[in-house]
Amino acid sequence: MTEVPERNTRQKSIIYDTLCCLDNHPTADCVYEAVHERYPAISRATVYRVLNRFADNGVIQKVGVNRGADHFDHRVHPHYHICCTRCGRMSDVELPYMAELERRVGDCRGYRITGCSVQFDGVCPECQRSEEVGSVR
Amino acid sequence: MTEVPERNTRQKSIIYDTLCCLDNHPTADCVYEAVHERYPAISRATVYRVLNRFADNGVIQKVGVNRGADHFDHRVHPHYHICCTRCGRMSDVELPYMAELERRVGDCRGYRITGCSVQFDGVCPECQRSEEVGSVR
DNA sequence: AGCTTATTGATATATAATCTCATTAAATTA
DNA sequence: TAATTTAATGAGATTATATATCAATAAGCT
Repeated sequence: MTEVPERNTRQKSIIYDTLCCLDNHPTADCVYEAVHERYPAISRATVYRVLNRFADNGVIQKVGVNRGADHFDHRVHPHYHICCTRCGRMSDVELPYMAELERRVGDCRGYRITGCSVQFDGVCPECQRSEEVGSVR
Repeated sequence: MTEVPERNTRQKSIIYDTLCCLDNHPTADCVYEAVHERYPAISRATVYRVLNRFADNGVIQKVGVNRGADHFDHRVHPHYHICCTRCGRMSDVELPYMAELERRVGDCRGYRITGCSVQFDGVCPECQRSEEVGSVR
C-alpha cells in the first residue's frame, strides 16, 4: 500500500482543461490537436500518457470502442454511449445504467468477470444528412 | 438491386474451414497463422479480406473488442462474449440475449441506432493461475 | 538553493488493419 | 475445350492508433 507520489504539472492541467472544454467525447488525438494549437511544446506522447493516467485514477473515463480510437469523457458517472459507424463521433445515450448485468451471467468458462461494457452503433445526424444527399445522385 | 457475383475460391473455403476448426474465437491473425502453416501461399491480406467479407455476408460473425484485434466466430447466432484483459482470449458468455435493448434507449441525440454490443471483460482461467504464481514470490 | 525522481519530449517501435496494383484464376460464353 | 471477362489474390507499402525508450526537465521536498 505504498503511496505513489503524483506531481501536478502544467501539462496535466492543460490537458484536463482541454478535455473538459471540448466537452464532446474526443479521442486522444483530438485532445492533442486542441492542446497543440495553443501549446505546441506539449507532445503527443504526454497527451496519451496523461489521459490514460487520469482514466486509471478515475479522474476521467476512457471509453473504448469496438472499432477505431478510444474516446475520453470528463464525466465519470457510468453511462452508455453511441458511436457513429461512419465518422466515429460519439454521444451519450439515455438508458438506465444496468449495474447488475455481470451478476446475471450464468456460465463464462471460468473467467473472473471484471467489467462489462454496453455500446451502441449508429449513424449521427450529420452523416444521416450526407447520406441523403448522396442517395439523390 | 444489382446482384454482385461472388466467386468461390480455394482460399475462401480453406479460410472458412480453418475458422471452424479453430473453434475458439480467433483473431484474423490467428486464422492467418493456422492457414499459413498448411498453405504458405495464402497471404495475410486475403485472410483479412475474406473474413471481413464473410462477416458482411453474415456467414460468420465479427466480434469487435474495445481493446486489441477483432475476433471472428463461426457461430452466427447472437450471443455475448467475454475477453481476457491480460491475454485477449475470448469465450462465450451465458446470458439471455437482450434483443430489445435498442428500443429501451430514450434519447440518443438524433443518432439512428443500427446496433448494440454487450461485452464482458475478465481474467481467463489460465491468466488467473499465472496471477497466483506471480503473487507468491 | 539543492536534491530526488516523477514527468516530459522526441522519436522509435509495435500492432492491427487496409490499400495498391499487377497477376491469377473463377465463371461464363462461344 | 478455348477464349473472355473481371472478381479475387499476393506482395508489400501504407495508415492508424498506441506504446516504449531514454536523456533532459522540473515538481515538490528538505
